[in-house]
Amino acid sequence: MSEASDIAVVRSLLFPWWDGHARDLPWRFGRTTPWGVLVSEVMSQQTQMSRVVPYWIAWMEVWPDARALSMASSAEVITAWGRLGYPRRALRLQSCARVVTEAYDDVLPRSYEELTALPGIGDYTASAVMSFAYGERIAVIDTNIRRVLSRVFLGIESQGGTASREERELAARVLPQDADESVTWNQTIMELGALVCSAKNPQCEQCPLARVCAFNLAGKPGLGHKPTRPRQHFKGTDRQVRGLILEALRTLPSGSRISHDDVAALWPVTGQLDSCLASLDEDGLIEIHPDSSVSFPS
DNA sequence: ATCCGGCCGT
DNA sequence: ACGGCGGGAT
Repeated sequence: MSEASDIAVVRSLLFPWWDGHARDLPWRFGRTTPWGVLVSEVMSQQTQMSRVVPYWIAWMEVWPDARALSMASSAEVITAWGRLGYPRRALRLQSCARVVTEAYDDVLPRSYEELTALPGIGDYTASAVMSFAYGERIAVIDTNIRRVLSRVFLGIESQGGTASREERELAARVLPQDADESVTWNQTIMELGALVCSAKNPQCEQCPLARVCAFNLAGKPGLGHKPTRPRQHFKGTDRQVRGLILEALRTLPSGSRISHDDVAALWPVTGQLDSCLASLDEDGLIEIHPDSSVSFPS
């Protein structure tokens, strides 16, 4: 599809689809604060929404705002993060809460620059907060949006790696002028990417854009062999070992320690275990005591 | 096996 | 620009 005539057409197809198919996530439709939106976005970094929902609900009940989270202990925060994965995010979120509390008096800043300066908040999350929490007109760029826009308007698969200048310009070009519409646009493109226009197996039969999508009309050239960064395996990696250690601590009564022997029993490769302990310590996710026992940080 | 609403240090 | 960082679902 050649663009411009067509942005309006795409919008007219997209918005009714959003009305009928948007997932009823608890942080949507004005039911939470900007801080609540930020928490949902951080939890969603590299993690599926369906897994996020119960964690977000429980988290916001305990720590409804930045000030509350800023006063929690690291141990509580890491425990509450549970099995969401990438637990450094939990610590960064708490650092973020402390900055918001102290530097901004518990009021989340409303500019992209201030948001990206916060710990754990990069381009995507800052843009998402600006759009979804504050209703500002800004192009949100994530893997879903890159994939959908590239397919619909360019007829090709988006490349892996950092978003190219072309992709950024496309996203800016097709963003509706009206601020409210731009928010719905961002959310709808993302939702379409998550539910219909998936990477490997797009459900074009159910797609509202099937008739106008350049990629579909071109016969989906190159579907499936998009060059992406090779996925890291999980089994046997440091990430698995780190996960085992944290999982062992999480299932203990709060405040207790694990002896070095019990830690050693978690993984047979001693050298790898020790380097993982060191890296967890460095990340602030555990504390190693003089007797070599291990606990969450105090 | 592949993907998932990235961020950060190097 | 690259590699590390969880864990679940399909």
